[in-house]
Amino acid sequence: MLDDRDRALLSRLQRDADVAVAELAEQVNLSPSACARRIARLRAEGYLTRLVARLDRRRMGLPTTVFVVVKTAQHSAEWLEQFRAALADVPEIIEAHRLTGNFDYILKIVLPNVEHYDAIYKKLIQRLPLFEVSAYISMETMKHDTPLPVTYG
Amino acid sequence: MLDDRDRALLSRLQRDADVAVAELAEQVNLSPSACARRIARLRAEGYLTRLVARLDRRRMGLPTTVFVVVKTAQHSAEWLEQFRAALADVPEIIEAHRLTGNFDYILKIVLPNVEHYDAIYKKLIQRLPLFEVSAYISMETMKHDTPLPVTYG
DNA sequence: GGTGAAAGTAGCGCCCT
DNA sequence: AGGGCGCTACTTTCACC
Repeated sequence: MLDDRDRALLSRLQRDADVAVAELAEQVNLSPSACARRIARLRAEGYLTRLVARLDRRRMGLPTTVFVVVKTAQHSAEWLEQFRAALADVPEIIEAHRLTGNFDYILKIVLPNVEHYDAIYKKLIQRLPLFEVSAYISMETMKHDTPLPVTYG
Repeated sequence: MLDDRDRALLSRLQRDADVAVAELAEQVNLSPSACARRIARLRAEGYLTRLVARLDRRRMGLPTTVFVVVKTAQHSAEWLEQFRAALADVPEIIEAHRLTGNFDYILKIVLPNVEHYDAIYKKLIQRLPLFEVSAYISMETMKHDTPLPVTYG
């Protein structure tokens, strides 16, 4: 299990991993070697998976977010297979979930602007039958790139 | 602007940044120093913002994702202020957008299990009036932690 | 953008507490 | 488990071409 130091380390690292072990160590009141051992352990035990670079979406020309809720036209293994393939082939779909409730799926799509959504929509409906497709455009991202809550105590 | 090498670097780094510049350099056919200079430039120009550690949600005890769509009870500056404060205070809400269309807001919430959603729901409705709150539980995450599409060509 | 040398780090084994 | 040491190897960084 994780103690307070582990949680502090994970919390810190998922906010900014571009830091020397020596600096991390003093923030959690550990020696550099003990701190390095912990990080290696957290990695080995699968809490910490990998380091990634965050890109600025606006700077990358992808400021627009659209959420798309989908109802399937047919509940069959073949359809699901096609749907999975479509998700994999469309890089603008950066997140996809199968849901409970009124909707079957929700997709999160990133785009240069709202007009580009039409191209994604057409790409999807020509690949497989969809019963209902509703797009909700994000007018304002109020919270994003948020670190996972690392429960203390 | 970005050339092909920049895009290749950004694409690679947002998948896995735990790599030596020397290795990156040979993947884009550059010398290590030229490659390091590019990365420094991409950072200085704001394409690359920072390095972060990815945590395993299951391992961290937060395997459950719930999407919540919210309609506001009142369109006022005071309400919005309260809503922003609530978003900031609830760490389980890891993403929030103001939307066009039938819904006003969508929240993405991470939890140890579905039962915990009730606590978040109560926390929200006691802080501010909400006209409609509908939760959609993710039964399966089909795509996630996806790197941004870095358009080539 | 390439080269080569200097400075900084990380990683490892070790022993001690 | 943590602290501290020394070592090696590697990586980044910088002046210079």
